[in-house]
Amino acid sequence: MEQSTGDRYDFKTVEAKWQQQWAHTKPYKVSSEPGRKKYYVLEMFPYPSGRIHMGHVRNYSIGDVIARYQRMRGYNVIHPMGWDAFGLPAENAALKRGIHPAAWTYDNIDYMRDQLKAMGLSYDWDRELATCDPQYYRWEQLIFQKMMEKGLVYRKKTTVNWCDSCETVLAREQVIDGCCWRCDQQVVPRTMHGWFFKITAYADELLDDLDKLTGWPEKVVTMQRNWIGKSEGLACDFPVEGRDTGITIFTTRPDTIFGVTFMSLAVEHPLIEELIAGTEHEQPVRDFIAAALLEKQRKAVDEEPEKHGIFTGAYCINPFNNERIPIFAANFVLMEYGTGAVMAVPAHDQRDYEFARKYELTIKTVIQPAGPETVDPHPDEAFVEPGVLVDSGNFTGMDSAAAGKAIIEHAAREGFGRAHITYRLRDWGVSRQRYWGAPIPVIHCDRCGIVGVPEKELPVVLPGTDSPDGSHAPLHQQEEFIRTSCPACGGPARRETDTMDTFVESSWYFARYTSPDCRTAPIDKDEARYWLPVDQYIGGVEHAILHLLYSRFFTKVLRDLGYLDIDEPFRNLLTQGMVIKDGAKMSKSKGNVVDPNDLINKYGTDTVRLFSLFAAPPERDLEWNAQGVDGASRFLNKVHRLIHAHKQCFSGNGPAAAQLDESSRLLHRKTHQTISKVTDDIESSFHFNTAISAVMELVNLASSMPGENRKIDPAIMRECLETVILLLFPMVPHFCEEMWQVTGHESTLDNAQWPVCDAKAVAEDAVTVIVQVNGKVRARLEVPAAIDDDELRKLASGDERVIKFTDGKEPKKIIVVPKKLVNIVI
RNA sequence: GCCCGGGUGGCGGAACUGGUAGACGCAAGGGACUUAAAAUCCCUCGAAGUUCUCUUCGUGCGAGUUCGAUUCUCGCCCCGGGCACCA
Repeated sequence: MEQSTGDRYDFKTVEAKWQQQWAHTKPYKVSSEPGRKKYYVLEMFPYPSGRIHMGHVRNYSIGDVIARYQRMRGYNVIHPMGWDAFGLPAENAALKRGIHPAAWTYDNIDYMRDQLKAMGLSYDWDRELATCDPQYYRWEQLIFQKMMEKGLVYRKKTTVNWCDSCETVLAREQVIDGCCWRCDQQVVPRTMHGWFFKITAYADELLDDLDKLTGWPEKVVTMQRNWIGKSEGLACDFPVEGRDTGITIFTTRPDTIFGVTFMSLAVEHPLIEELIAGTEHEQPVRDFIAAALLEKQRKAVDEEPEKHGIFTGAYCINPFNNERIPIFAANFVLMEYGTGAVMAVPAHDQRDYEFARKYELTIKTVIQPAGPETVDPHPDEAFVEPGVLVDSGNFTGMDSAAAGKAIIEHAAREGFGRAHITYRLRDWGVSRQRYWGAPIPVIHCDRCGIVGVPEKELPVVLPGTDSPDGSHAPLHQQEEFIRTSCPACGGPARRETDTMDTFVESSWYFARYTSPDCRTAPIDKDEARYWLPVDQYIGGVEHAILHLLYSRFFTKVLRDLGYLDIDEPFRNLLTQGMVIKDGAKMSKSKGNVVDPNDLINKYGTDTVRLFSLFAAPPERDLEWNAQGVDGASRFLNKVHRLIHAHKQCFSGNGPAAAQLDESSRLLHRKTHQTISKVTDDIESSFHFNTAISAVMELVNLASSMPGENRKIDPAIMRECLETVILLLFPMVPHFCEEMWQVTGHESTLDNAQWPVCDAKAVAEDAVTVIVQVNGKVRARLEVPAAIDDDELRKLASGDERVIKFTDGKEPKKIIVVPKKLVNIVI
């Protein structure tokens, strides 16, 4: 029979015990309390793929520390969790295993919810939501309607990025290196109708408000700025010779407009067909376009195709100097950016330069570097810097900046051009041809056109979800669903069959968490006003553009629709690094996956949480190390032993002796230094790794303190151990609750206050001063902390180890850093 | 190519605004306890030299600024991430 000595911490019993208690007493359930300061902690909600992985463990451990810490700081903390539940894997699973996507999803949610509960995360589970719940997406459908009324939604026929394997359209952001972000299949262009959100209407605000995001990593802000890609310049019309039409171009370099020697059109440019029809160029140009389109489609991931072009036979006129400009079709001009037409200035643009060289076109210099005149008759690259204009009519002699302005003004006055702003950002295509998504709440009527489903008829429920064998075919194959009557005229009509991009759901879930059961509106305004914005958002950097940009957009839209009062959803953003093993991201294909379940069963969740926090600062990648987990486990056991060894000091609660012995003073000081260090590490940078190190140091000191016969003052030991428990509580909550109880405390730590550092206790009475000779460390002096510089200087130069190196020479200079260092220069 | 990160012991990582490089942990080696193992405790642990106490070198490489540089400046090398014909 095993003889329990009580020195081994029984995590299984303890963790189960506290999780049960939390399920009962719901200490993390919160409600708004106007007048009380709030704190909103949010981790990016998971897709219910089946089971949690190490990335989740890390993400939620970080979030839980912050939530528990802020509670101890007195904040009313909201910390919700839910499920990003629509999406393709559910449909794939349905195909593969014959389970309905809804059943698959809800089963996964049940399983993963248990896993999260087994981690002891302090969520307010009463706020849990799943985006595939009609009670969630009905409000999304309402928002869609309201956006439609505001003109922020439209339908258009465009060339879209199509993924054959997912059988759906992808947004531009979802195409990575020409492949689908989800399945890595090559995407292909396809022309179809689709619904779009006018995110470009908010381009300027999305850009300008980036400056407000001072709590975001600079990297993410930069990525968003580049994504929006605002450029200012001139839009200018070049009339086509002998025709009634013109070509509009956009340029950021109006100062080079006198250097235009040809025009390049995107191969998709609609004007080309008109220009070549019936001419000798018709066939060759058509062939060229066909080849270019094919090449574009096949384009390998990072190869930059060679620049080709072909003359269309047509000319246009530069309105500034009436020069005749040949028009080319070129494979490097993007139809999707600007106007699909580029004025080519080979002297001052590298691409145009290469093109001109290849086809032996004129290169006309119109910008010279400022300063002493330089002549470069045959440059081998374009001069792309700003400079001084030459050979540019009335604008000759002006500098680039001034000339740019003057040229735009001139064009505007003459009526053939205007100042213009172009964005790289494009509208957000939200149509998906998939089953498992929120239906777009629209009806097509032959007589009335497109009609929104009336508010009282929402939600448009996804058909087939009421029974396990309901059809989960894409909606365009579900005739029963499609057939309906027009809400306007009552005549026969057809429902829209596209569902929404799942990024729509995740663009506003953080707001719904503030009032997840609201039956009258997407968001209860009072609740939102109290809780929003999110104070700390935590997730992977892979969402730096997609999810975070869409959420910012939605926040502004919801504000303009009157649902929210905020401009930005996330005040502070922490992007955590990946969990890697053997130098590579954990993935099934690499076979280096560590299953959190196994670890939690073996070590307990507190140990796993502790290690994931200790092994690296959150923003960095975390290298998983099984032996490191042993270390974390060992540490908790050490604390457990230490507390049991000193249990008697909790029996009284008398004050410390007025005159403390040396060891007690040392421990008291270290205790308060640790409070200060841990608080600072969490507050300033979430560097839990160094916070944990600091607590380890304190524990090491306490364990090494003299035993039975020469006891530490019990009040001081009690203070130390209570501090250890309090400081560790946000990271290892089950363990700490148990220790708190074992040491005789009646209340739980959920109501505990974060310890406060006593500045008086922290002050050292002796300091170590470094003595250097010529910058090299030669001695260390233990001196009273109150020592002044003169005395220090004297002490240092008199030290025998120093004299050995000064060699009797007179010092040139003595540098004294008070209470820290003396450097004697000879 | 451009824009961000990052290169520190065998490993993960510390080092506040320039001031003891390597905290804390892991691994390794030695020892104690034990019939034995586990657990625990103690010692060593950047390199070389060494009179065992020190000395020299050492934070990707090369310069520079400084009394003093992991930290600041310039130039390069390597690794990771993002963007990439944006007119």
